[in-house]
Amino acid sequence: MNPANRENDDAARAAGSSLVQDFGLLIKAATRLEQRIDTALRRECEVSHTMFEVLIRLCRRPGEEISQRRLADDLTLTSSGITRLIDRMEGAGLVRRGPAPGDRRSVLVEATEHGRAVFLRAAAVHAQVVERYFVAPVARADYARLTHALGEIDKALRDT
Amino acid sequence: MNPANRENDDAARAAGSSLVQDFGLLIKAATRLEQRIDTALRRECEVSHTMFEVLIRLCRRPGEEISQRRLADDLTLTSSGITRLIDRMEGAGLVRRGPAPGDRRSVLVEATEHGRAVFLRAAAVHAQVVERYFVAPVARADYARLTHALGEIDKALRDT
DNA sequence: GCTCAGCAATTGATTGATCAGCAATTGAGA
DNA sequence: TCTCAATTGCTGATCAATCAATTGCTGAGC
Repeated sequence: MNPANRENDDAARAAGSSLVQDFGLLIKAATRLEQRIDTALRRECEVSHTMFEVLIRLCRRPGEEISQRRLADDLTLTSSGITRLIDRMEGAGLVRRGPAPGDRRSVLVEATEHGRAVFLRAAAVHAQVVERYFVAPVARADYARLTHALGEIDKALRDT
Repeated sequence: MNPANRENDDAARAAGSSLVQDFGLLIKAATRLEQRIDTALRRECEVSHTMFEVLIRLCRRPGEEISQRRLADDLTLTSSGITRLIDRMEGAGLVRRGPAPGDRRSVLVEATEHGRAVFLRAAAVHAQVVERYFVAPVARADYARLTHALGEIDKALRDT
């Protein structure tokens, strides 16, 4: 067998490997899921999924203030990414920027009254989609294992 | 209790719900995982993760030809997205466009020799990352359930 | 107290996606 | 046979992210 055929063969084996398939599945499922949420949130509440993720963090406690730095780390965004995201959210009246008491480099972000109201509506939409496409398709017993497994993956990723 | 406090309360409960947390975990884990793969592939093989996904499909069989339409559906890209992706891949010498025998609207895409060689190297990098961050963190027994669950999610998404 | 390495946020340029709209092609029904 | 809706791929405009460079501020070492 000549080298070119050998290469084609190896390539076919690699392309068909179940590891490759399974991994593709994870990425594809997550991407579609996020797209679904994003579309629903934009249509019904005029917020992107990313903005929703920011609001989750700002609405955990009334009056909660979080620095842009921390938000960026949390959402896996760069500092410039978070600057522009908060720009848009501020423009939409969802959040407010304020100075950080101990450090004048840092900017604290806080949800406005309007931001909280939008979050409340968005959370209902979010719950609907998640229930339908994430919880329902997974049998009860599998659910716990799934989330545990995802936690382990995430830990492995964060730790490096 | 006045209405504003009630709203804050509801918002806090929604933000803290474990459904919201778990879902966030899935998205975050998948996003980070993809980012990791993408970075590794770009650094070591000068291909994006999306290009890699195209190559997987083109390298399953030697001489395999797939229409742009089918690739777009498979990768959840729009038709313009796939056009530009294939433009770049063609520019990099990874794939070749050709006419579709039965339908003159359609364009068939095929991997070049160089594309196959790059895919082979990329598959090794891919396997390393997947092994480390996807397989290893998940205990043996959990692995099958995880993939099964993901399959169910994906099916639910595709069916609508 | 002074300096200087390092961090937070912002801005400009670039990348890679989307959407809307277009031309060419197809195929099914009047 | 002709017409017309649907489909494929392409192009221009826009959006949201990245990187790189810049500004302002902090804090540790001398």
